[in-house]
Amino acid sequence: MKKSEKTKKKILNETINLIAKKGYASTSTREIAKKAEISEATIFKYYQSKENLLKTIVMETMEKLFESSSEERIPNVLKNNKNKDPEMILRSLIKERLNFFTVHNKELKVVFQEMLINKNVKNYFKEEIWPRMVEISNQIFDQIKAEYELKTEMDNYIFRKSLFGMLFFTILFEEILEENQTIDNKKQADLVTNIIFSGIKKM
Amino acid sequence: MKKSEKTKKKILNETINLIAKKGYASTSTREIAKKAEISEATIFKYYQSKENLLKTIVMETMEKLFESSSEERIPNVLKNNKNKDPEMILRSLIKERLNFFTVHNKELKVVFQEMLINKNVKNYFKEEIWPRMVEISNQIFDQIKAEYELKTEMDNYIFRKSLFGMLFFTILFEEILEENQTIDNKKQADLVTNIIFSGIKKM
Amino acid sequence: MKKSEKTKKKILNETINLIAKKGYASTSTREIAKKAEISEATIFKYYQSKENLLKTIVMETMEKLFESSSEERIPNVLKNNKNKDPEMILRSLIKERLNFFTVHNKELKVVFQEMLINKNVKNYFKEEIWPRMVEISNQIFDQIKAEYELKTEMDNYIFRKSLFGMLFFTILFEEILEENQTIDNKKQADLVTNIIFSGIKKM
Amino acid sequence: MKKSEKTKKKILNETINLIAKKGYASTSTREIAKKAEISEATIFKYYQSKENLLKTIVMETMEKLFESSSEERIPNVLKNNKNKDPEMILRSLIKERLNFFTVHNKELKVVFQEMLINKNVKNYFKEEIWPRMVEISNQIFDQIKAEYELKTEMDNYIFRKSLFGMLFFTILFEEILEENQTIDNKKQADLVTNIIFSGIKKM
DNA sequence: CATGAATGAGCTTTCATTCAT
DNA sequence: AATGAATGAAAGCTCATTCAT
Repeated sequence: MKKSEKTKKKILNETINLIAKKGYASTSTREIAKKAEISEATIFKYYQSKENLLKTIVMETMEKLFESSSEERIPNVLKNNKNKDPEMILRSLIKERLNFFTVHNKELKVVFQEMLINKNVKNYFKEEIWPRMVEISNQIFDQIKAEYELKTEMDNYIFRKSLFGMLFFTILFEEILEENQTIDNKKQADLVTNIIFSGIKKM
Repeated sequence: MKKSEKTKKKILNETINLIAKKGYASTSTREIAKKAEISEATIFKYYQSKENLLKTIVMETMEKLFESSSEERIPNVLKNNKNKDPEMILRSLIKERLNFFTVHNKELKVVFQEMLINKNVKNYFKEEIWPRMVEISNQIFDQIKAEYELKTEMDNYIFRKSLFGMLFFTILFEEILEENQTIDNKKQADLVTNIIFSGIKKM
Repeated sequence: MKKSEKTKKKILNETINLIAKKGYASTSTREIAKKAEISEATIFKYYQSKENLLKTIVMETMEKLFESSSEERIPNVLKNNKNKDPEMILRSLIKERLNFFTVHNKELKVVFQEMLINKNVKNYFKEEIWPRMVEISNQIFDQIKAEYELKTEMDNYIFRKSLFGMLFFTILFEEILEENQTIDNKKQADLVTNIIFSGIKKM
Repeated sequence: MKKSEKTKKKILNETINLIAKKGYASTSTREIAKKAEISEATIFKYYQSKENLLKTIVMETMEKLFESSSEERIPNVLKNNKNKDPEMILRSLIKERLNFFTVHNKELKVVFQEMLINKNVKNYFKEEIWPRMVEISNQIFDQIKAEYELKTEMDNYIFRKSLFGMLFFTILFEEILEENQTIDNKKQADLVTNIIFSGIKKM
């Protein structure tokens, strides 16, 4: 990697760390520079503005979210399992997502926490990201519906809410609450899938 | 209400509005003063510091969260329904909570969003609030377990996560995503309860 | 005068001094604050931005330039002397203007020097001030033309240029060149008028 | 021209353009580099400092101002016309100067505008340039005085002021005011000379 | 011959806060 | 009961300049 690339990367990493910890507005470029062991001027050389630093983090993270380079990524999981049991597909997907969350924990925290208060991030999410998430959840739901008989009142909307609710909760709160009960992603995926399909009761 | 009480209240309300919208760090005392139509000095007269304004909001909101003045509030719901079907109890509880969320939407957004980035709020939540939430969820879970045979892998932890995940998602994201699908709290409570108990599939 | 008015005035005065000496761009708010013996924050309290400080100086100065409160000011000089010899009128006017330049020397230097390089000042001058100066010069020229037979090639444009050229030169350069030859405004006005009317040669 | 000479020239030209437009203090080396399509470092290689860039422009322009390589330049005009009518000499001189102003318009604007606010430029002008301008104006005035009977109150000082006033006005303000009345330099020279000698009135 | 990478010092501006009235 | 006047400290950002390559 070129020296300048290294510097850019370093700035981005420290920014993610700081924003994840204290929020965008409470993170100063002074602080970022100090942590990255470079001068403030260098930050602005590479990223033009503080706002743009956040934008870069959000966009790069969201691109990764839908990236399908890996065989295991969502669209592939959906395609490669077309004729399999939708419950199994969902199980795989959730596991894959939880893995992704584990790896990109901090960036995702940044995205979701800033989404709540930053107009630009909020709009970007609403317009560019959420529709794609809805689309994917619809695909999954349709596959499930084709296979199983579902509760009459059940629809895409409530399915999405339950699924994403449980997953989001994991990213945003696990770190905060620091419950020492650590479950591996595979087991966690199983549990969520089970609840989605048959609730907490034994069948 | 005395004039000074009115002023205090007005300050608090405008602060909640602003922080809910832009976050604590991006909300200036100047802005609060302007919206509340008082001078900045008055804010400091009543609340001493900006930090203390946030603290007041968080603590008052969290007190309300557990307040049992109303007959319908959680502990009462639990007590008054001791011998009833736990599914029905849960259903009532969820509905009651969703009502509470609807009324105190903004304050709750403030608490949860600042919890993610503000050390003091985070610690306060972790130490004072979360244990009580865990305690309540345990009580409910125990009542359920006493009545029903649950999945072998099911425990307090995963039950809590599923339940709170779906509810938190509602507070934090519904406003952002602005999905025009508006369901009343009663129906929403039914749906969540159903999923908790038997998943999305028809029994 | 109220205390706040005093502070405002002090800021403006020191700003005029500094900008007249070093130019707008080379004058820092730090420096202004120091000279005015107040904090930088106070400058922004009263004038919102550095740009606005300049704007205030330019506009107040230009308003004074056309102000006719005094009986001696231009429009009055013109009106009150309608039937007098135009040469005498011009003489009075030039003297009055030179007096004005003497009193408002620094502000005028600010206006004219910034006009050369500052887009906003330039536009303001071009659109709001210059047309009024042209109008006045036309009035005078017409009165002269009605009385005297002028050179065939002479017109408003070249008259204006000669007159203003000599006067502007006085404001902008006298201080710089510091020629110790100091002539009082009355004598100076006589000389300029004489040249305008009959050149340097004895008739 | 060598490549390095070309680069130097390009830097100087773009600097003149920018300073003429926005002033020295508001022109950044970054901007100059961009316009000249070279790196900022290159500017410093050739000119050592920003200050020195301005100095170079001022000195080169002022040298040109007195340069007598051309037969038509001032000292030659004066020498070659020793026995001619001084009015004609002045006419030729003014025309020659207006031509010079037309060609070197931007550099001259830079010199004169910076003279008003930049200590170094001001001193250089006061000490090196103005005395030579005074000297030349004196020579001319003396030749005129030898030939014509002048107004008793007329002296070098007021002659200089009138002459330079009209000329300076042309350089500094014509561009700003953008009066669409465009007169060629020959006619302009005639008009100024006529006014100097016999004012605006027909003889 | 030219530049990419980096920066210390300075800029304008905003902030939470104080205090006399 | 409320505020006008003021500010020290810190924010984001730009600047002219250096130097190794």
